[in-house]
Amino acid sequence: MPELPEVETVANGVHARVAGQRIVGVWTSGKSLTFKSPEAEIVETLTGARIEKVRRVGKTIVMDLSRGKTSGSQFLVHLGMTGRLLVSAPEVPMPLHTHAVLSLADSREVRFVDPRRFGKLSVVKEEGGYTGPGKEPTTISAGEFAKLFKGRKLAIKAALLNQSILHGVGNIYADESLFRAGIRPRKQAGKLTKAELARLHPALQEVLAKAIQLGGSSVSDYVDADGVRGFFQLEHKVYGRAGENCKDCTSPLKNIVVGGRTTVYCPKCQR
DNA sequence: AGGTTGACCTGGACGC
DNA sequence: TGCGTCCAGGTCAACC
Repeated sequence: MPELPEVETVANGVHARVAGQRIVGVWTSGKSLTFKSPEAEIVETLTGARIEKVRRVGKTIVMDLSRGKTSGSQFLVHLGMTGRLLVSAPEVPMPLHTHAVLSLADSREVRFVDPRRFGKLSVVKEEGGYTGPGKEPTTISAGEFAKLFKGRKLAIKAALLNQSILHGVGNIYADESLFRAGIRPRKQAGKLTKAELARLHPALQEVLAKAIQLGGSSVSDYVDADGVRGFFQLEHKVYGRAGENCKDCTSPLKNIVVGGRTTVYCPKCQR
């Protein structure tokens, strides 16, 4: 499901609803894959903690926790492909594939639901906290951005998807930013010209900003903390449009595989 | 070390 | 209606 704009929408929505709340109880499903930290450690860290802040780092939702005067623990939620983080009244029926429930002091519940179980829950306690695997794409400068790709032999699309380089960009926004910058997805990252890098940096930041503004892209089942869909899918120029005509030049969009992911581009607009 | 591929899951869409 | 196949917003371990 979720790339940077969707994760940010969810994190902001959950923050607005639960910041300042105390977690009074935690239930976990015990299913495989979902738990990156031991479940007992997650339950112990969360139970009795106060949620100070909910925010996004890369594609991860970070809950900053405190207990008494001590702070520093964080609950990390990665949504994988199909994960949802919902804030519900307790009487709302529990969705299928619910893997964790945090009961709040006011009786509402934060529910983690994930049919495919590619999502991950964990807790971190280190000082400094979670900073993510790569650079933040929404604030990186043009100069820093250009440096990331120097000498890289992999395709620019694969580089954009690599979370240890830039974190937060996924398949939709990689394709959409490359289209807007007029760059072939298979071009070697290290061979981008100065002009291409100077187009890609703002193209990526504009696409992400616009998508955040519209609440993300709802391709199939993505919803925010209230169960509301986003609207950026209406702005997609290439993602999900293979075989259809380019909105800019009317030639048919091509479908290829780059870095193991379906990739759609316009052979005429992207040279 | 950098780069590529397949495995991990469920469910929805499509073809026969 | 039902069954098989393919595909999906993401990682990661295991391989070159």
